[in-house]
Amino acid sequence: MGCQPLEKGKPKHKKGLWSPEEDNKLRNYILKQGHGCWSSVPIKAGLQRSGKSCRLRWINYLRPGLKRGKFTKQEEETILTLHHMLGNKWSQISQHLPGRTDNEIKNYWHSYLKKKEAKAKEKGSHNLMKYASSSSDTMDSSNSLQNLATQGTQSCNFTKEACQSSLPKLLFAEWLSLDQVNSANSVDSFGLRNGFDQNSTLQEAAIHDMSDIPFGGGYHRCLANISAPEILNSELKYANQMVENGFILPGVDLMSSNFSMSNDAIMYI
DNA sequence: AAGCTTCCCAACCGCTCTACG
DNA sequence: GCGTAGAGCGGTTGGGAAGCT
Repeated sequence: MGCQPLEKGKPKHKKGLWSPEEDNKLRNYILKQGHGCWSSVPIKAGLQRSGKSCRLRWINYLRPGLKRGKFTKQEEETILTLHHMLGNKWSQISQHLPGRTDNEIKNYWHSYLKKKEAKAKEKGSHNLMKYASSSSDTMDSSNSLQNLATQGTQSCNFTKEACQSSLPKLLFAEWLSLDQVNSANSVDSFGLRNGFDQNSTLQEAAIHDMSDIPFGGGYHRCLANISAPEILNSELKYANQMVENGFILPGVDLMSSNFSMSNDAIMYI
């Protein structure tokens, strides 16, 4: 894959927590050279780690633009919504949360949101009992979603394969150009404005800082590596769940939230 | 203060996917 | 078509911090 074959003979890879010196070595190397082929990074950077370990350390900890600290309410809601839509697709969810890594989101989910959602479902089932008698409106909103899903399937002429094959996944610059994302992505269409102002500033600074770094260029990004029909079906499922669980009162027209997936589902940077 | 339990997070492991020869 | 290697993803684990008794 464009990497120089490494000489055989397995070096002993260090495991466990990274020391500040190791972090510095890795950071300095990548900022100067770019990561290129990960398996060669530890050798060239003078680290006794596996390429995989270096990659993870960079993505989850050293990469510029990472947001640390507590998740905001909005981020929390975004995660919950996207988890309903996508399931445990942490990397896809993280694409909608600038500065957050899939690992971070995954950890947050397991330690906190999982419980929260369980509670919400419990609550929701009570609401369902309450509204079960007037289900006609629920059916209406479900049907309208179903219609949209069908329309979406027809109107979207791109495919998952096309999306994935033509757009290599982005590693380093994932957090770039998020203003564009915020203005057009599907989550926002869903009415979940994220309010990433602070983060945008951070990204801008990072863009200035990093603009001359050799990362191979030609990066593109497919924000959602799933086709629009898939997203629509997921949304349909999610919307139905929300109605079922009593998060949305029957009669509330979900479609008025105006998510035009055919336009917003995929974003190229 | 000491011991125990729970929680959180960084890192690892194993699997799948993709590119290439 | 097959084998191999690299990259990426999701699940799991281990260790330390925090909280409780």
